[in-house]
Amino acid sequence: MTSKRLLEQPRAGDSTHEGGCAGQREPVIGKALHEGAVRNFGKEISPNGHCYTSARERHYIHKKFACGREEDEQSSGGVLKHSCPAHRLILNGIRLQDQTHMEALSLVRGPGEPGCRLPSPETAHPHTSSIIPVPHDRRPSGHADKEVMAATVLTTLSTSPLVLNPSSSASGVDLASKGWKESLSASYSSSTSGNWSWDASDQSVPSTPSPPLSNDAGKSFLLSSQSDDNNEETESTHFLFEDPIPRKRKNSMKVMFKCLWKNCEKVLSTSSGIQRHIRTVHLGRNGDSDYSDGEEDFYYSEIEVNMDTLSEGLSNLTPTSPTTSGPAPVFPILTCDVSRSEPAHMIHTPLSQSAPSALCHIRTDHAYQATTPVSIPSMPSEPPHSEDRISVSWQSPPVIYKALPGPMTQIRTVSIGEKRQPVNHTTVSKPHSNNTSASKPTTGTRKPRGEAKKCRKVYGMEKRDLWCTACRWKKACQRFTD
DNA sequence: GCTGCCGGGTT
DNA sequence: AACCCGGCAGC
Repeated sequence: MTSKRLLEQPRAGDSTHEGGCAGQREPVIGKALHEGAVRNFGKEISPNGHCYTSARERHYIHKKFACGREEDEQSSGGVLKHSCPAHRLILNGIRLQDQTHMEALSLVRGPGEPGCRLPSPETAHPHTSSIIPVPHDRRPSGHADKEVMAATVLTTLSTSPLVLNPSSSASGVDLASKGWKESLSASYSSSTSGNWSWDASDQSVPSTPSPPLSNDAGKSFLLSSQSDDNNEETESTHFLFEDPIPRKRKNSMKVMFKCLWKNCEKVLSTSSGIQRHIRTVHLGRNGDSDYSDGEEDFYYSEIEVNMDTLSEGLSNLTPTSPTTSGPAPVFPILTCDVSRSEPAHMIHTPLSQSAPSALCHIRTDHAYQATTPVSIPSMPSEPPHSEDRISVSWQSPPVIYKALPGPMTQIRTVSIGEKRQPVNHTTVSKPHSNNTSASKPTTGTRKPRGEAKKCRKVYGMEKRDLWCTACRWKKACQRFTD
C-alpha cells in the first residue's frame, strides 16, 4: 500500500466489499487494510452481514492479538476488549504495554470489529486529516483528549516489539502491520506527507522503550526481545522497510490466562474459558450459566507465553502434526476442560492437543481398524450429500465385526482415506521384507499371505467398490492387515 | 481353483 | 500419483 492508495479509496463503490464488514463508514486506513486482507486471505461473509476472515486468519488474529472475536463473543466480561482494558489492570496489575497493544491492534484489525474501534491517529494530528478522510459518525468531539491519548499510545506502540504482531503468515502480516505502519507514518511524518521514510529525528520517537518495571511485563519483554540485542535499532528499520524478520519474533507471544487457584495451574487461552473453569471447578457453580459476579476475575491472571518456545516443546512431542503447525496448540486443555473437572495435573498433557478429538474417542486395538478409512459420520465436510454415503455400508457388514473381537469404533477423527499408509501396516510388512530381502536380495521376496480375510473375501466381488483401494488394485490389502 | 499381491503398464 | 491388470505363488 502506498500513500496514494490511501488517498484513492473509493468512497461508495466498495460497498460490496466493505458493507458487511465495516457496517458503516470507516476510516480509510481501516478500509485499505481491510481490502488488503480480503485480497490476501479471502473473506467469509455470513448471511447476516458479518464479515469474517478466513479461518486461518481468524485464528491468527485471535492468537496474536488476544483480543479475538472469541472473547468478544463469548466472554461475559469482555476482558480483552480494548474498550475495557481496566479489567486487566485490576487483575494483574498495571500493564500499560498490554493495553496499548490492544489499542493498536484494534486499529490494525480494521473494520468488522465493533468492539475495537479506535480513534484514528489523524484525529489527533489534524494536519494529516486532509490526507486521510475521517468518518463523521465517530465519537463526539468531547473525546478528543482520549483520542489524543490513543494516538500517544500508538506512538509508544510503534516501539514496542510486541505490537507488531509479527506473525502472521508471511504474506498476511503485513497487511496489518503495514497498514499500521502507514497510519503511523502518516501521523508522524507530519509535514512530509509524501515521504514515508523515517528520518533521524523521527527515530527518537520509535526508539527503544524503557524496560518495563513490572515483573510480568518484564518477562514478556524479555521473552520477546531475547537473543537480539541490536534488535531495537534494526527494529525500526525492518519496520519501515517491511522486513519480515522482526515480525516473527513478535508473533510468538500470546496472552494466556492462568488459574491462580491453589494447586491449580490451569492455563487457558481465553478469559471466558478461565472464568468458566474457575466457576465450574473451583467455585462449584454451574458451568453452563453465564452468570458471573466477577469473583472469578480474582482467581486467574494473565500470562504471556512465548509461542516459539512452546511450539518447540510441542513439536518435540508431536513432530509434524498439522495441528501443531497452526497456532492453536498452545495448551492442552482447551476443549475438554469444562466437561471434566480435572485438577492441576491435567495440564501436563500437551499431547492431547495435537489430536484432541482422537484421544477423546475410543481407542482401537486393531491395526486394521487404525487403517480403516474414515466412517461417514465423522466427515462433516459434506453433510448435504447424504445419498453419497455409500461407504457406510462397507463398514457395517456384520461379518467384519464377527471376525474381529474387541471393541469397535466407527468414530474416526482423521479423514485421510484409504490411501493412508498406516504406521502399523509398514511395521507389519516391512520387517518381513527387510528380513528376507536382507538375506536374499532376490526378487523372490513375497509377502506371505495374511491370515485375515481381505476385502475381496469380506465384501465379495459384487461389492468391489467397497474394497480398500489396495485390494481393488490387487495390491496388499490395507484395510485388513495381519 | 481361489486368493493375495508383486511387478509393471497405462493414464 | 492414481489406477489397472497379468501373472506368480501360497493355500
